[in-house]
Amino acid sequence: MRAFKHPKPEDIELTRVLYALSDPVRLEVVRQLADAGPASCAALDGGRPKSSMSHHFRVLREAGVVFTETNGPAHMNELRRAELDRLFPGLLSSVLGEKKKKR
Amino acid sequence: MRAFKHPKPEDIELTRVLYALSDPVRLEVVRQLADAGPASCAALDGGRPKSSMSHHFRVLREAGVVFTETNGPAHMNELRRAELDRLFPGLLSSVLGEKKKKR
DNA sequence: ACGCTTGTTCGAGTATTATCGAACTACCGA
DNA sequence: TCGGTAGTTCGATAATACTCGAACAAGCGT
Repeated sequence: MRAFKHPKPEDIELTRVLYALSDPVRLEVVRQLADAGPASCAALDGGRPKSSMSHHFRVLREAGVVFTETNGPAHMNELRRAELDRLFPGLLSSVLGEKKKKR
Repeated sequence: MRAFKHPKPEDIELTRVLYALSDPVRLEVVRQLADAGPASCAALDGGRPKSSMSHHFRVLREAGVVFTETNGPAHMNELRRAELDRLFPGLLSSVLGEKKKKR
């Protein structure tokens, strides 16, 4: 259970990222990570069973959206924001609905 | 075969849009529409059978990404750019990989 | 070493999707 | 009204995904 396979930045595919973000559960997870920082899986389960969440985290991980690190018995998940912003500028911020300060 | 059901702007859901864009075939179609303007289905089939393309156009249509209009025997498809830009600012331009003039 | 916590993996059930051929519908021109 | 063109709808098949319980694994404290 030690190391996780994360795609290298150059292997991150837009369609895969979009797919990963197209699930309501996963999109919510990403939103949380975006505005509350890294979190464990359990912290974001919203009452769903561990196995379901593990599945969603895997999809996010393999799409390159999230970076998972073992931290004691828990796994901390972090949004790969910098890399995604570099690869697909503006994508995350539009998906997350961040208003660029207007008026 | 006359009228198509298109979601009203307020019924367009982000997850559905993301899903529609997460398929390589559909993403390519959207790219074409974005930089060559409205087009018939046949013009974008890339050699695939009509029924497959019809399916993809339907997904795009029902997600609110594309507007389809009957024009003689052909159907013209148009990217719902203005509405999408209003609903999800920056989404299309990032997905389409439009570089905002830098340097 | 034991137990607790946190996640992953496995398997099964269900559902959704992609793909394509064939049949059907709509529109137009001669 | 007969073709021909452009798409849609209908099946059928195969693949993929979501969900969840149950079993397994890893790490840490005692």
